[in-house]
Amino acid sequence: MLKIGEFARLAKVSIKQLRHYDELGLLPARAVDRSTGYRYYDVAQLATLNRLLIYRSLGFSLKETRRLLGVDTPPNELREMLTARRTALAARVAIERARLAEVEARIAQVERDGGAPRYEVAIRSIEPSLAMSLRRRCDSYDDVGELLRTIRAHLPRRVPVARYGAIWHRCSTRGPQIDCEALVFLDRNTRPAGTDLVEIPGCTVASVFHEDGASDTRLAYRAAIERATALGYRVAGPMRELYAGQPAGGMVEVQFPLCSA
Amino acid sequence: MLKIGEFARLAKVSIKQLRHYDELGLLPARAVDRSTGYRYYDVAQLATLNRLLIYRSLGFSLKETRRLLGVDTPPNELREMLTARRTALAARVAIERARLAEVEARIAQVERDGGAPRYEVAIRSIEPSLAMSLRRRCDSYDDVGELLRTIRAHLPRRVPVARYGAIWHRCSTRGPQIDCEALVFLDRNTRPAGTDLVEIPGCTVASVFHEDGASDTRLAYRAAIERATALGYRVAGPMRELYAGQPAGGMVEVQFPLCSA
DNA sequence: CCTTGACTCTCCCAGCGCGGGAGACTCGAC
DNA sequence: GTCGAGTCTCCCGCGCTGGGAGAGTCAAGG
Repeated sequence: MLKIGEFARLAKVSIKQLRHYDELGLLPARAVDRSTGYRYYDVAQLATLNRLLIYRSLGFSLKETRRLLGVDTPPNELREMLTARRTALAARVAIERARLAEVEARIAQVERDGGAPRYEVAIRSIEPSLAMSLRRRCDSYDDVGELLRTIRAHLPRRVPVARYGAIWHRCSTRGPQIDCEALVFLDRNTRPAGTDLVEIPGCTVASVFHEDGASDTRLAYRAAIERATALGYRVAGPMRELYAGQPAGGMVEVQFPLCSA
Repeated sequence: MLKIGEFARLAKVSIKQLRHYDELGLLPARAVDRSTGYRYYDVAQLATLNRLLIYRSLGFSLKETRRLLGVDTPPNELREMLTARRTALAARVAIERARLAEVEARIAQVERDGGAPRYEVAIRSIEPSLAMSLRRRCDSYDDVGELLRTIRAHLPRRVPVARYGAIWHRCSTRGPQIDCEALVFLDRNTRPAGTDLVEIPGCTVASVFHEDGASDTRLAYRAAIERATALGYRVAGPMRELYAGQPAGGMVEVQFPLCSA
């Protein structure tokens, strides 16, 4: 019989951990002195502890590990837990790899520009949403405000607006005519009897913020597109804008729908 | 000015998070009503929050994020933090991939054998350690006990033994003669004036436990080697054994030094 | 037998990044 | 004025330990 310290030293595990595993019933001490509370372990328990540590190192929680350590785990339950773990791990790996790519893109950017970026680009996925839509050819980007007010006027006053936005189906870079779809986003649950409700599908976007009326918005667009390309995406749809609060005068979030290139 | 709820809705962030960021000084509310405690936010803060969320999504802690959000982070500090993050992320990815490979190997094993494995194999890295050594040709595996006792006898009694072990430089599978190096491991700090102290280098091993004197130890060896090969390693050195507590009669940990194949 | 130093016990606090909930206010529309 | 929705603060919880306090215990040497 070994005292906890010796057992811990043999197993290269902290005493704290052993006590914790004992409390949780994961690896109960073989014997506990009633009067002193001293825990005593058996060398044979090294094998159990070894199993425990293996499961832990696979990423199982202590609760799951306890189940796996149970006297006889039916094979199908074991397999289920393993496949669940595989799924979770695969997801984690994908996430961490994406993060790593993001960080590397940022390092490259800092080394190129010698400082923090002027515009912060985020790649993220957008939930599908519900909106009232009004699409027109315009001569100026400012016309979107008028379109938004028009939509709003058609809406019962008590219906709350979640967000104002627009999709620029064609921008002035491709000709004199601008093709603008003004969007008034509504809450998912409030679905008024308005006729032209549009379901805006979710997607992955490159997103960047700028102040409404800023002069160098082109820089923001370029930053977003460059970052997206650097991360292996390509632009897969018309640019969108989301306005914070009021239809004009505030922060604008620009989004470029993406798909993996 | 927006109340916290509206700001949270715009940013698709929980109110709890905003309050938390406020408390930590990460994203202080633009104004707080003295009498009611209500927090008020500015749409321009959406950009800051955006940056905050980006740093978070790169895996920075809130504390690091606060530093990164500071008014003017010097470029070299930014780069340092990014490269540190890259290192950490790369390590994480490597770990998670190794775990995933482990889990997949186990799934394959369960599907092949239809149940939990007889022997649990762990791949782990071993710290370098200090030992007294005695190497001999033996006729039987049991001779190691005698060797260990010999070493122990040469040692001052008050020097504590950390562990007993052996390296089998040649096993009986390769001929009648066994080449055994008995090892008495000592604590790093207690370094007596004994002459033949050996530094056992650290390495990665496939490790498996069995009871001393078990009949099917071959199965354990095979399990360890198969698992190691399945994970892309190959055996790179002579088999080692570590004895728990007494030199004989107890748990034996068998280790196969590995290198990536 | 007593001392001494190493060991062990239990209990509490800390950290991360929030979420949940209680109980008390406050806002804004009708 | 009233009501419901919003907001406040405070506390607990999660998972897995690590650190430390304060008390008790073991084993070896004098």
